Amino acid sequence: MKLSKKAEYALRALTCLGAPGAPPVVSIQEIADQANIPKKFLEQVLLALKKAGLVRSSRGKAGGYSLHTAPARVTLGDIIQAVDGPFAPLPCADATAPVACPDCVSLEHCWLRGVMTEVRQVVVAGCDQFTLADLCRRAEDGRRRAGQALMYEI
Amino acid sequence: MKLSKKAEYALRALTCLGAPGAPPVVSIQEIADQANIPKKFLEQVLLALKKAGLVRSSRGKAGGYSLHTAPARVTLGDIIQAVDGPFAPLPCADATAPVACPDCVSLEHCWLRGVMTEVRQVVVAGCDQFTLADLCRRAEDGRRRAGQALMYEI
DNA sequence: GTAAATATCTACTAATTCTATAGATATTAA
DNA sequence: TTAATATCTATAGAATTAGTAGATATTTAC
Repeated sequence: MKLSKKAEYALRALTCLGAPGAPPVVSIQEIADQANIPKKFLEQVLLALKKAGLVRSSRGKAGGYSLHTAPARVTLGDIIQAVDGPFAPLPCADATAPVACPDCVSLEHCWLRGVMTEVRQVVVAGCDQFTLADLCRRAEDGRRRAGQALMYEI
Repeated sequence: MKLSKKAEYALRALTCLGAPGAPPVVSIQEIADQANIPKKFLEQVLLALKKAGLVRSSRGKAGGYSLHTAPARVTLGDIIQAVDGPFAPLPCADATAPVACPDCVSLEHCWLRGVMTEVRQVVVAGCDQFTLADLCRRAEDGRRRAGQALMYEI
């Protein structure tokens, strides 16, 4: 129950791209600088986000990243799962590809499976109540209150 | 978003203690055997559960563990937090002792804090909808369907 | 067509956390 | 006094997460 660095960086990077007044394309280097993220690590994060269809990229000079999906249509859950993989308290409680846990006879007789499936659903619902648009709004708000000093919180 | 082994073992151990027909006191060894848990690891789990007030213990010959709180008054969230520590997606979103994240200026300006606090609340609520009594019922159900063969699922 | 700035890919290293084990000590009942 | 139990502290091993390195491909501008 802890947000991974990957997920945290993904959130910061995306709110960078979705910030009001942000240029249409932003390079990895610029995002890394603005959001205080190790550049090479950010590379991996952005590739995962691209693979999930949340951002698109262009190469070459003046290349970089931009949002691919409208901020109002991307949820917190989408973002976290894009970089950390699907939510699944147990292997047998995975939404799309459930498999029996290492020391379980069968999916059918596992009494924990039903419980954990419901827990997963609640978590997903809880994360999906926030959209990237919300996050950008909140981030902008935070910057305003901090006196525009920071793109990220240091 | 993955259930730890500690938490899984805690659930299995507690459903052992709360199973219909279970003796009033069960030794670590017996729980370990019945629930297929490494004994020395189980020790640590039970100590955490004791510290959290969920079980009590007696030493000496014929000693062991028993439930300390009524199964209907213990939630899944209580159990997980007893062994894994409090739910907190970020240090600043902890319920009782929030502290600023490593690279955050302040609790106040962190735009993620509010979001993660709400997420935590949803997760807690989701986990608290299940009580130990529910879990014991489900476990018993699973055993019945599997033909009484297994105390745990292997 | 060459150079510079960019993304992409593969592999590796370092740090941290999780899981499990070991061995000594304290307590209790018979 | 002995045997069965819980408790405590430390450590080892495994897995995951976080971060780094270096080579390659693509695009734009000159």
